[in-house]
Amino acid sequence: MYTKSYTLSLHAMSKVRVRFAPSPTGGLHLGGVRTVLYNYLFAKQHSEGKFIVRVEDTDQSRFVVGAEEYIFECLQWCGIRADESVLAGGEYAPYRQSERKNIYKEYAEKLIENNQAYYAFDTTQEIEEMRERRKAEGSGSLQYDAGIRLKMNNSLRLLPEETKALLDAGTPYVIRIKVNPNETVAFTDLIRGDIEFETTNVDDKVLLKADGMPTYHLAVVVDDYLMKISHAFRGEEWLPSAPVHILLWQYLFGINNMPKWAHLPLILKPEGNGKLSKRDGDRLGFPVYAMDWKDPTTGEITKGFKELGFLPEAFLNMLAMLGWNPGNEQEIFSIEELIQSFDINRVHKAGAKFDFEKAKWFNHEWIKKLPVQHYSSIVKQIFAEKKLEITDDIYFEKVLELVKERCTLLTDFYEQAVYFFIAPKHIDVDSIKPKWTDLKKEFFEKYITKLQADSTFTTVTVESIFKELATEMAIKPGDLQLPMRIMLVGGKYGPGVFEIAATIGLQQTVQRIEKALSLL
RNA sequence: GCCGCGUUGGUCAAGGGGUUAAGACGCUUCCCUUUCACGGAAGAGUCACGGGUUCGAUUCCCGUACGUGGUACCA
Repeated sequence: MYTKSYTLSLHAMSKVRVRFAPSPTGGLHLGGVRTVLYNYLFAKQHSEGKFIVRVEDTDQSRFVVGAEEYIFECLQWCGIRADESVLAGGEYAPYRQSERKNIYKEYAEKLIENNQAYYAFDTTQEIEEMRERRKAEGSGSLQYDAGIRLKMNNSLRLLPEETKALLDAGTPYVIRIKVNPNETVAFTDLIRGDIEFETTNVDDKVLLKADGMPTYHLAVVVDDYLMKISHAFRGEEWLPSAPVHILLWQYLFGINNMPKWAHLPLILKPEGNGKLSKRDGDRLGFPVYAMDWKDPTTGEITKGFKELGFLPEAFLNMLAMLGWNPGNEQEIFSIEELIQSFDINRVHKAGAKFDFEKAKWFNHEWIKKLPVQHYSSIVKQIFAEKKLEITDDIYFEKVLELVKERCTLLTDFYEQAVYFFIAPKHIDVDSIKPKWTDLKKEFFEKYITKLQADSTFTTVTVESIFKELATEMAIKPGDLQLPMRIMLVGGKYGPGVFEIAATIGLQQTVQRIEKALSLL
């Protein structure tokens, strides 16, 4: 077991600090992005000091190469830009936990000097045996705490010279916090209000591990102090360990210097129970990562919101509303509007189930709302991936404008717009055939001739010629519009037929009608 | 097991002693459009349960249930 943690300094702006871990296999989870987002909004509002994002993970072998860069990319895609890279240093460098190892050790030893922590030499096996024994006794608590510590192998029970001998012999040890029982630890959470814990229920957590690395508990307190953190936002899963951190602040730096805490509600699975995980996304067919994540060890790719066709504006908007609301009916927010309206006090206490349908709705709204120029280059790339190269940007954007309200994801543009660039491969003639007549055939033949005689070829003329001819031949224009649509686009969808005809031009219109006529 | 946090329609949620209990997503129906979508109108659907406190509880208090998190030399 080995632990390594990373801290990335992201933004030289606020004293608010967010800490989060990527998924155990890498990837930036929805919950992580939301934590960063709330932090960012809050920081922007207060704009004081530094904005630091701390990324941590255990087990070095699993902590993946490239995860730091990946996280930067995700945040940049979201529009949360890094002012300094992880390697650039900054006021409070270094940030990687492995590079701060000595700092933590110093504080751990200071705690021992003050009799607020102690050396423990128990092996994993001994601790397990202790738990088994207590379980057998029917004890409600299985903790390593005041009730049991004097029966264990630690510097509290051992004589000073015994401890020294063990230390000198190089016996592996950990440093544990000494929690005094029968006291109350209280603090105020920005979201939950006053919270109290009985110290009797808090165990003597390991602060410094046998390999000399700190646990999260020590690191978070020491770093927050040293980096002058004023507010700490983190997931609700941290709430149970908050008393350890409060105690550490009391012991080390004084409770008055402690940052303000905000424990954010969890994002839960849409169905069933539990925290949303990567597996749920795979199983239910939606992403849980901001961007595609490729596991460097297995090569497995996990789909991200970006690649699925989400706009960063929509992604952030959706995430912001999952656990927070402004108290009025507004739901669509730009990042600037979020900075204006966000209020940590209005964050919900309860966990929220993730709803992919609603997420898509946000994307749909943003596609409609934004000018196509805003995302045309992304769509262009999507087209390129499907082997459709765009050469005329003006035409391209005109087409996007025409179909944008039919697209929920950016990837939908392809299906909704291909026929503006290439004649449909498959024409749904089966929908025309049942009501097809020679008279209709004659109509289209005459229509082509008339179109070719017209020099303007605008939506208006294409339509008026169509209707005049229909009236002349005593056919209801409505009976002809659907066939015409299918001839031009291949199926029953798309914007107005005459608009499509005018857009693709005379030559294409004629060609497609002729092609379809030959199939009927 | 023990400890913490939570609970308003299927989902996100407003409201916080007296309300016809907002709104959004999704669903259904209709209108618009002789396509699809957009847009518009309507509809179904809710205060977890049991006790208090109160003239009156969805709202306050206590229990219970349920959910969720923690209970690691993971974060």
